[in-house]
Amino acid sequence: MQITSKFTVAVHILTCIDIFDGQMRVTSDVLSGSTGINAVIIRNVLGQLRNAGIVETRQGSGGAHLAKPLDEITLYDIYKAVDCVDDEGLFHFHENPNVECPVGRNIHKAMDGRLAAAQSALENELKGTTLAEVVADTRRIIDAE
Amino acid sequence: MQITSKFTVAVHILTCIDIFDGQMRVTSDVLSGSTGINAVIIRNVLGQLRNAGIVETRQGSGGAHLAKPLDEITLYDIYKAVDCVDDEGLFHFHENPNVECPVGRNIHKAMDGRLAAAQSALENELKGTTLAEVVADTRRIIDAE
DNA sequence: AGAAGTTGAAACAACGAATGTTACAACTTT
DNA sequence: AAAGTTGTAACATTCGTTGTTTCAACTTCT
Repeated sequence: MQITSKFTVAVHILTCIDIFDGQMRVTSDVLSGSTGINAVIIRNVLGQLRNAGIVETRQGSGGAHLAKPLDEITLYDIYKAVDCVDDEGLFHFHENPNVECPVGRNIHKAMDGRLAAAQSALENELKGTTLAEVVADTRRIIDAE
Repeated sequence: MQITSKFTVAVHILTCIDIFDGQMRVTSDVLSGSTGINAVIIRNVLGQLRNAGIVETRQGSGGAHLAKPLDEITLYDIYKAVDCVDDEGLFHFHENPNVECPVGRNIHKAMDGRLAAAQSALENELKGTTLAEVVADTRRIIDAE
C-alpha cells in the first residue's frame, strides 16, 4: 500500500513553478518533461491544485503560476488537494463484522479513535512543513552542485 | 488509498483470541464468522502474526493462542506483521524524474526526510497503543451493553 | 481573421494490489 | 480409521492507479 505518487508529483511541479516561473512558460509539457509523468496527468494534478486555490492556470495562454506565497502552502494542503485519502480515512476497516458477536459489533468503536489519532499524527506532521522549506532545500542542493 | 484491512482484521482477531480463549476453540472458522472475512484470509493473517511471534497456532489441533502478554503487543507490531507498508515507504515517489532538470534530479533529496518524518509520526502513534488498551475498551463497551 | 500552441476533460486501456475462492496435503485428536 | 483443522498454492474478481488518445475551447501571435 502506498500513497499515490500524485502527491510527490504535485510537490515537484510546484517547486518547478516557483523556480522556473519568469524564466520560461511553465506548461504541462515542461512539467511532464521534468517529472517523467504524462502531460495529461500533470494537467489533472494542476486542476486539483487549482481547485484548492494553490495554483493559477488558464486555458490557451499556457503556463502555471502559484496562487499564494510559498510559506502559506503546507504539504498537508497539497496532500488534501490531490486526494491522498478519501472520507473513509487512511485505514481500511473491514466492512462486515458480525453484529451477533460481542467483539464484532464493538471492535469498530474500540478502534476508531486510535486510528483517527494515528492519521492525525501523520497529517499534523505534514501541516508542519511548508513548500517554502522544500523549495529552499532544493535551491540549496542545486547551488551546491 | 487505504491501508489494507488486514490490519483492522488482525486487531479484531487478536481481541477475539484474548476474549474467547478458554471458553471455546478459536479456529479460523470462528474468526471468519466474527470478522466476516474469508477463513483462508484469516489463516494468512494468523500466519503473519505467528511469524511475528504474536500468536501460536498448530496444524491439526485447531485454536489460536496469544504468544505474549497483551500489554507487550503494540498496534505497530501488528501493523508491521501484516505488512501494511513495504520497504519503499508509505509515500509513493514518482520513479523517473528527469536528471537533466535541476529540480528533477534533486527533489527526491529535498523531500525524503520530510516524508520519512511523516511516516514516523504515524508509526510512533501506533507504537504508543497496546492491544491491552484496545481489549480493555472492548470489554468495557461489551459490559456496558 | 487565421495559425499555432495550450488547457480541460472525457473515454478508454493496461497494470498491479487487495480480496475472495477452490482445492488439497499435512497434521492432531478422538 | 474418521473427522476436523491448519498451511499453502493457484486462480478469479474487483478496484484503484497510471497512461493514452482524442478533441473542443481558449489565448496569443502574426
